[in-house]
Amino acid sequence: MTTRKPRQTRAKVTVDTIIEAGFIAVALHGPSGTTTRHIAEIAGVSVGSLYEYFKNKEEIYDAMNHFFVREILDMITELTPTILQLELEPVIEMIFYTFSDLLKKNNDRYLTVLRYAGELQYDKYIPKIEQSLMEVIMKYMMHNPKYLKINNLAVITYICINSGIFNVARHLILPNPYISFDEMVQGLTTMIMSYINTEMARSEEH
Amino acid sequence: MTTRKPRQTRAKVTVDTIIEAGFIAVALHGPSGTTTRHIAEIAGVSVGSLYEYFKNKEEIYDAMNHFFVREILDMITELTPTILQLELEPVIEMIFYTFSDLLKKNNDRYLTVLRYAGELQYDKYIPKIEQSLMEVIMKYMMHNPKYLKINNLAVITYICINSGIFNVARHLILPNPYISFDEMVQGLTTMIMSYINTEMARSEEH
DNA sequence: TTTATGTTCGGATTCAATTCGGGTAAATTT
DNA sequence: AAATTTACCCGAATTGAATCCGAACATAAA
Repeated sequence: MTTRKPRQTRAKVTVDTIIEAGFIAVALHGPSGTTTRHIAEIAGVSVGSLYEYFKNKEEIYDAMNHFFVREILDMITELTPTILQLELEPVIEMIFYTFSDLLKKNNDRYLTVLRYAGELQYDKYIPKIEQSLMEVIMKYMMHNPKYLKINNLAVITYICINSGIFNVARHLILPNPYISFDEMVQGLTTMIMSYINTEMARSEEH
Repeated sequence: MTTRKPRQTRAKVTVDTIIEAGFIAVALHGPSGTTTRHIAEIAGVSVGSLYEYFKNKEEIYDAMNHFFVREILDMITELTPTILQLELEPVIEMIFYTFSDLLKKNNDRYLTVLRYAGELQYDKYIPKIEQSLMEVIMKYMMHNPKYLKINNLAVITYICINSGIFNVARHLILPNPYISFDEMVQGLTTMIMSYINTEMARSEEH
């Protein structure tokens, strides 16, 4: 009925194990094909145990998403000092490639579950990633004040981030993509740079 | 067990009614909150009847998606002659606004279910929309050959279409968007135009 | 050691999806 | 137009997965 927080170490281990098992089960059967029994079995616990710490199956998926998103946010944080030292163009490329690497970690773990992005409601977490990227970019602008004169900086940042996230996510999900990853990164970078340059020029006029 | 195709008119009406009921039920309870009983009740048929023409609940959702996507494709077809007459910039804007209108038709019907895009697996249908847009753009380029000299036209088109689709979809789904729809359309248009101009200039050099 | 609290277990319960056999309506055949 | 076949529709019965719950076990506190 009412879930609890794990106090003892063994309980924390159980929770972690369940989340881990969730990733494996979903990779094996997809989210809707995964049953609580699957997860319990892989985790080596009883079905009842799942409900000690998770209100329902959905919450297990939530926890998995949370875990994944946390890794992304950490990645951004770690990258920040490096980013501040670089020119904008390499910054954009670096973010794309680092993100791609993250997805391929642990034997494609995240990439595999990202295939089911819809069912797993990752979109619920996009705002967090978006915001985090937004903050990095703001910091970057502070370090490179030439960009600060742009009028509608917020709009530009928002659009570029969204375009980036979705193009990359979609590309990585597709079984046989229409264009290569490198081509896409190259294209996105060019697009973003052109956009910013155009707006820079415009802002200068006024 | 085995589903059948509706032969008689009354059966066709039943099928349409079920799909219609599906839209209403999903708008009311969301896809996972919707039960076969809900749909049957709204449609005014028995649960058993659902399974006469649909293998399972999923297939009802599929039929709804199909219906929606067909409307989008029709919209693009209808728009094509007009598009060919215009400059690129207004073309882009027109597509965005027409699409937005379509979603708001029937008392926001599609917009409402688009909120559950993930669960409803719309992503399965994106390639069709993408391809249709791709074709229109190719036709457009034929009419305006100045664009044909661009080297990596396919890459550009692909990226722009994806950026457009996802930015618009996401924006319309969000309860309180960070930027206004007009701002976004304006931004996207500028971005796409800058990108194309840059690539045009580059292609000229070589 | 005794007691309280956290943890795990797995059978029992609940609830939605799907099936199935039978009845009614339309169409086709004679 | 009666007989027969085929299409359609119904809703109670079945099935299977999610969730609950009370008993047993483990750890911490007293």
